[in-house]
Amino acid sequence: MTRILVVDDDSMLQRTLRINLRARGHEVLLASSGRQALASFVADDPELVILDLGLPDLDGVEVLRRIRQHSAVPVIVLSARQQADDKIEALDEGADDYVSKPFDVNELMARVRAAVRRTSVAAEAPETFTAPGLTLDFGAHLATRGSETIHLTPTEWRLLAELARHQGRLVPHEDLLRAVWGPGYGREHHYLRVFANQIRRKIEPDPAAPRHLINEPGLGYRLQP
Amino acid sequence: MTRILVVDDDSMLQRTLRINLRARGHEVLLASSGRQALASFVADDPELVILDLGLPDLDGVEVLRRIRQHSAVPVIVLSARQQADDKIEALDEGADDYVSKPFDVNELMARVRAAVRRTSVAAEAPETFTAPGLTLDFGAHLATRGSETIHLTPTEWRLLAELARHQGRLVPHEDLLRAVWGPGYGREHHYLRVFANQIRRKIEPDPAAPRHLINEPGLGYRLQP
DNA sequence: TCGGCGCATCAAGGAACCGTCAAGACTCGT
DNA sequence: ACGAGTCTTGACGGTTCCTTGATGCGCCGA
Repeated sequence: MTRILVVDDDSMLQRTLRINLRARGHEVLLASSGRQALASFVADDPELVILDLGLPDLDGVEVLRRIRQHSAVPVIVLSARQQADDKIEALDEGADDYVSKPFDVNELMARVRAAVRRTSVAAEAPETFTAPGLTLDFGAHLATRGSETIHLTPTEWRLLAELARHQGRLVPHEDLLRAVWGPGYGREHHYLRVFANQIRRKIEPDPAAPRHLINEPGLGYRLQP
Repeated sequence: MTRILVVDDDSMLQRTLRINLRARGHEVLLASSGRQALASFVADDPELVILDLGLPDLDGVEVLRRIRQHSAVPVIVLSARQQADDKIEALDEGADDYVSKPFDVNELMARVRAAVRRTSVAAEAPETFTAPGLTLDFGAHLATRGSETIHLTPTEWRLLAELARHQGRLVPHEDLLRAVWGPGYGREHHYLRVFANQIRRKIEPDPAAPRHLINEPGLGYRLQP
């Protein structure tokens, strides 16, 4: 179902994960060191990476950083260390999820499932978004408000595309940031405020009382048809 | 609180575990053999299994394997045997935790608590909750009462999600507080009253006579479909 | 009947979050 | 090298949300 690279120097854990992942229909690649991990990453092009931060050679965060230089593949980080610093650092470097050791195997499987689902959803994007008095054609990069055509910048297009993919559903801050600015921007909510403001001034009849680009405080934004 | 199946052929131990688990508010099912265990598992749908590997009929690992064919329920394995092989084999077959006999009862209780907590976190919440005149879509964060869409805050969503996970069953104060505000808020019942009130004003046709968000004095709340 | 307990309700203060403006920094084409 | 367009970053004020205290009601046992 999915090609998953497991990076861990604990052979017991490797075995447990391999069995559990295989049982769920995934193809499993194993690496016991940072170098092996990067080699396998280049050679085998996995669709998901499970990465232990405690590795014999390279630091796990360094491995993550190098992966992120080339790819937006989902990465789930494992760590025995208890410090919250690790978690923050890993997520800032673009980890998609974080699990502390010892962990429940089923919980990890649930997180794998969630990560796979997120990326498979990301594949399909609608070509257009329409609402009374507003159309967005993502294929042609054409936007119209009423009879006027309006100009949107590349970042504005990406943000609107991510919102339009979910058609009126709420999209969390983190998802928007990752989709538009890439992994590693999980906490820069400020970007969203600035661009939401710009977009509203372009697409909303009354930017002060938005009808399409709606914010839910503490959660995210939605694009209302 | 949790429906727990205890599988052991030692009646003394059965008794000890039953008393201790009941004292912590759990519902206890007992089985003395592998066949009984599988029968009870199918019939009673326990939320946690404590499984002794030394059983008169089937091998404990075989019981675990059959359970795992149908369910991801957390299983804590007990064993008198000292070999590490047992442990490896059991964990490979999907056991969540392993305790060697003889064991300290309080330690086992701690592991039960940990297993319950993990799965309550890991369990995937249902995507929607529906009742006549009320729908909650947790994925999209969309709520409607009649034909109106209503706005819920992040904390209100979290509280409703935790209640919806249990579909009409009573959820104790402590569980709600822990799920929404995190561990360490076990006794701040005041939060629940304030937010229950706010939620009722939004989702109930007549907040003074709630039909969905029901309180059970001294116990907790339930969300009625 | 009274007091204690748990719950519902209201209100105020402060914290967290958002919208807005504007000044640099950067990219790209000319 | 210059300028237009775009993105990043900082600052500030307004809004929403959470927390916390105060008060009233109903139930139950003393």
